[in-house]
Parts: sequence; C-alpha cells; structure tokens
Amino acid sequence: MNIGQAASASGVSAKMIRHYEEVGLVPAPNRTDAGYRQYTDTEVHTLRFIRRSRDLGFSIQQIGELVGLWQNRKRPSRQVKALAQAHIQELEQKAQELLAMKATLEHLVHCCHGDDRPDCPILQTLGDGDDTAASTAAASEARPRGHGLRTSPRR
Amino acid sequence: MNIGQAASASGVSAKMIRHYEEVGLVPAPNRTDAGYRQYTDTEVHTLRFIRRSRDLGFSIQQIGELVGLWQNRKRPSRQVKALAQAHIQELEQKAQELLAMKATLEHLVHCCHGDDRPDCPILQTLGDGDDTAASTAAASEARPRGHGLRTSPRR
DNA sequence: GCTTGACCTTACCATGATGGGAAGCCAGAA
DNA sequence: TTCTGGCTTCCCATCATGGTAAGGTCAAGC
Repeated sequence: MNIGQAASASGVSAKMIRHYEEVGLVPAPNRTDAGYRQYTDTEVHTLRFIRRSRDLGFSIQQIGELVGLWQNRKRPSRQVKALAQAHIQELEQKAQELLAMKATLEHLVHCCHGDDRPDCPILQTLGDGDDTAASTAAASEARPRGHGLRTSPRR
Repeated sequence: MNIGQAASASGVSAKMIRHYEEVGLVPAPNRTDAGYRQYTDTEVHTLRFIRRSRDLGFSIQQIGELVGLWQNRKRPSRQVKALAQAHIQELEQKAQELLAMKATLEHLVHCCHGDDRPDCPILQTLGDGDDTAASTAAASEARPRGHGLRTSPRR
C-alpha cells in the first residue's frame, strides 16, 4: 500500500503518517526502489490504533506508551488502566477549567443589558475587577507542563 | 515604569508584553534614551485588562476587539455581550468535547479489570473498535479553524 | 514512445500563546 | 570601577496539524 492508501484506510493523513514516522511513533516502513513508502495491513492497523487514541485526546507521548503495551502480549492490564485513568483526570481538569471560565463569563453576560448604551459590567469587571476569586478561577495555578489538549481538529 | 515593573503590576510577563506589542495588541510605549520601554499607569491598566481577558480564555484576536470596545466610550454594550456570548459557546463546545472523550474512556476503564493479566478491553477497543459511534464522538467533525483554547498556562 | 494527471518525495513555513536562552547594553550601588 | 540585575533583540522550542513548493514516479491513453 502506498501512503495515500494507508492514509484513507487508517484515517490518518499522509502528512501525519510521515510526521509520526519522523518522531518515532511508528517505525519507517519499507520503500520501493523509487522511494515510495509501502505499508502492510499490520502497519495500517497500528495507524488506526493511533488515530483512535488521538480521538480520545491522548498525546503522541502517551500513544507511544499505549502502542507499546498494545504490541506487548505480556502487558499487565493494570498499566493500561493506569494510563487511561491518568488521562481521564487530565480531561476532567481541562474541562473544569473551561467550565469555570464559562461560568464566570455567564455571570457577567447575565449582568449586561446588551443594548445601545455603553455601560457594560463585562468590560467594567475586566478593567477593574479584583484578582482574587472567581474571575481568576480557571487560570490560577496548576501549570501542568504541556499546553493543552487537542479538541476538535482532525479530518 | 520599566517593563519588569509593568509585568509584576499587571500580571503579564515581560516576555508577553513584548509579544503583545509585536503583534499589535498594545501600542509601542515610549522609550528612554537607552531604549528601555516606559509604561504609564494607563498602559499597565490595559495590560491588566488583557490578562483578565486571557484568564477567561479569550484569544488575542478577541481581546483586540474587547480592548477596542473598552476604550471606546460610545460602544453599544450589545457588541460586548455578543462577543462574550460567542465565547461562552466556544467554551461550552470544547468542554463538551473533552467530557465526551472522558465518558468514552471511563466506560473502557470500567470494563478493564486492571490486574496482571494482559487482557484489556481498552487496547482491544483502540485496536478493533468500529469508527461509528461514541468512540469517535468528540473528534468527529466541526473543525473551527483555530486549534484550541488555552487551559491552565500562565503564572 | 510520449504526454498527462495523480501520486509520491523532501524541505520549509505557519498556526497560537508561551517560555527559554544567548549575547550584549545599561544603571545604580558598593 | 566593578558587580549585579534588569533591559534589549534574536532565535529556538513546544504540540499537532496543515499548506506549499519543487521535483521525481507511475499508469493510462494517444
């Protein structure tokens, strides 16, 4: 299979397949004499595994571990579960941060009459609010290295 | 005020202040003869406004609009409210995507005994699952240009 | 055989917000 | 005067992904 076929069969773009190869998430496949990458069903299967993992928000790093476990017939399912649980916590935290921002904003929007007059508690708060409580709710501390989970993209 | 003082007074890092200047979110301040940026209280106030907006997850682009409205004494509060409401929807959507991933994963985790045995429905599903329903729930369509709202960073 | 079009190759750039670091200038205090 | 810390600019990295450009390859049709 050429890369284009592998791409449509796995749901991973050709671009990303090359990228995954470059960063070592998948091994370099065989090539034709002309240099075309050739994929076997097994390799496509792995790519599909990777795509599904991405769909669940796992990072490339985490997917590397997942693939390793997947291909290791002696893995203890304990490890897989732990990885998944850790990720669930990440997802939960990000979601809560977003919802906290949303809640703050909803409060402000609720207070804004939203007509032709310039008075606006939203701008008022952004300009003069204190930096203590809810206004800072989501963005306060907790700075877990990476910057953010992917939401939406792909396809 | 030098940039360092403006940074601690506003809560925006010196690094980011320069960046905001570069991308045109804030105008270039006066400089001393030696080239040091000098900030007035008004400029610091604007920076604080920007930081609070970031804390609520607004993008640089959106903040540009917010700052414009904030500084325009004749703005109709309608516009501000509309901007905020649109952002609330973004936040809601991202949060739901994350929660959908989380729900799928929780289901899988629930099915995994998590012991020394290699059998694992999580890996099983990632490897063989169909691409129709819940497994793809979050990552399916909707590809709204930008890539993601910031969660966590800062400070 | 030769052209055409679809597909492949690599390489570089952009996104968005942020941080890190280097190399060098500047200012105030001892 | 020297030291220290703050400032300057410039470049690089993150993370996953897409775009584009310049060029090679392959299969089908004339």
